[in-house]
Amino acid sequence: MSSTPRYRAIADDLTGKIRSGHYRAGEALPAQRELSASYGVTMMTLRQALQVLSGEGLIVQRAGRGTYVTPASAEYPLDTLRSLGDDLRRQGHPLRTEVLSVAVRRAPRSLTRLLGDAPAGHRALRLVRVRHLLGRPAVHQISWIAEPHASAVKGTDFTETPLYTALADAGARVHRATERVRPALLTAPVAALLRRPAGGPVFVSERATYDDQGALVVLDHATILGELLEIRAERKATDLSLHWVSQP
Amino acid sequence: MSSTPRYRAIADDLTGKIRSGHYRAGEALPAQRELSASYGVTMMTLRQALQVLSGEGLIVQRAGRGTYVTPASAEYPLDTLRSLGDDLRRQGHPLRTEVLSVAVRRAPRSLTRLLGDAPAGHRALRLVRVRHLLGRPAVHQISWIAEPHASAVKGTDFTETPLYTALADAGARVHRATERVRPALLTAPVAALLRRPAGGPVFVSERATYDDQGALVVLDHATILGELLEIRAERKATDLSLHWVSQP
DNA sequence: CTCCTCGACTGTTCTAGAACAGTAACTCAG
DNA sequence: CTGAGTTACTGTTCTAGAACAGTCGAGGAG
Repeated sequence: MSSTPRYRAIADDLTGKIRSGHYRAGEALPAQRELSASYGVTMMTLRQALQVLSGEGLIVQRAGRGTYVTPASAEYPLDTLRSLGDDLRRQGHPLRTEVLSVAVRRAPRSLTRLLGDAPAGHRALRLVRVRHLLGRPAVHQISWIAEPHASAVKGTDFTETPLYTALADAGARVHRATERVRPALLTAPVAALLRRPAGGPVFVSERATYDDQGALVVLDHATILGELLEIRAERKATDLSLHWVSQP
Repeated sequence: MSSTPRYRAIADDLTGKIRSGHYRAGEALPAQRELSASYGVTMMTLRQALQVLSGEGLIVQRAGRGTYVTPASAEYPLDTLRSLGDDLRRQGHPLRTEVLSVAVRRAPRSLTRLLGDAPAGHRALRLVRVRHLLGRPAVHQISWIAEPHASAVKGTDFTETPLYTALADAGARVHRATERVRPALLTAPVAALLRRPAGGPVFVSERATYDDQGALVVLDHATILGELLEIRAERKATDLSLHWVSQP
């Protein structure tokens, strides 16, 4: 039996719908009476769920008007949203990017699932890179860039231009990202590309990056050698920063 | 007719009583049933008032125990500084803690190095636990608690009481932490404790937690099975949250 | 003396419904 | 054409009660 209270399950479901773009920034949610009916709960329970979202800044409620997904904020410095490359450059580590391939391909399920309304045969730009740290291959990275951003950046020389810089130059407003990191063993194909023996400990990271309309921009899949990199989290009561650092 | 909602009037009244010392830090408020009767409102309305206080950090509510004025040590909500246990409890996953040993020992170099002025032979409390997730051992954790906190908490039953709760109850003001996470292969000794074959992918986390004077409180070393747990990072311009989630 | 069970407390979740307050659009009268 | 009133929506507050889940202490049994 799930021990998740119903109000929390509803909050999680609505959060997922907002984050996936089902409800976009600035858009009104269905009326609370309608939502409570569709989830089969009372107004009290539904409103408790909405309290959670409101507390997390995802929605705003206006008496007499409606419930809205929090409008997109103004453009902001990406201080807390930092890529691996930025973290390492900031630490003075030379990072070289080797581009293995750039091609428009049929989008994988992992991408179309996040796009929601993507039609069959949907295409995206697939970018495969190896990042070299201190002269050694350290990270294998596959990025899928969704349309319309794919068309906008596909002519870019990614050995010289970071992907997110190209996206910003093309007008993409990166707003938020979710990232999942788990440990794994280095597989043989990627081991060959990184010139390491298979079976060693690695991080596997999957990151989905969204624009201010809640639409997916990039899906990144990276394999990161554990012997060269670690995650360093520094937390205070008012702040949490998370970044990659090279192992000594 | 006053336009202040009753729940807000009750929240204001209780806030005034807390701030005036009528209810002191650490003291239990009357039971919620009793408060609702004395204010002449339903439990729902009373609890809505308490939500306001809880959101402002003035009270903490403990299911089955009572409602307490927030102890003086918790001067700020530690929303962003969250332990593995908190993350998993919040997701409704049953987490059981097995305590393998609690003993005062000579502090290891990794601890005395962070203590700065520690004399030779410095002692600390060494706590060894295994966390069980969904009935399976998932995390092996060694915590070194520095003095004076070691003496303050050494009699605690850590199967029932989270370490950081015991520290807070003993007056430790946790202020910030640094954590390093890297991937590794499960070693044989820890594999035996977690009842897994050695060599599988794990996270290894080392976290140093400091008080508001900048003195080290706890040094944690954890080995986390990668097949059961992953790191989920969610980033926005205004916020970064980092938490552990169990693998599906 | 120790351990387990049960009861009495606590907080938490949820149902069901009614009424109040805010907003906006539409209609009608002047 | 304009303004006021009305209606139909919205969110918000509150009542009343039941049941679930957590905690702790007391008492009894082994």
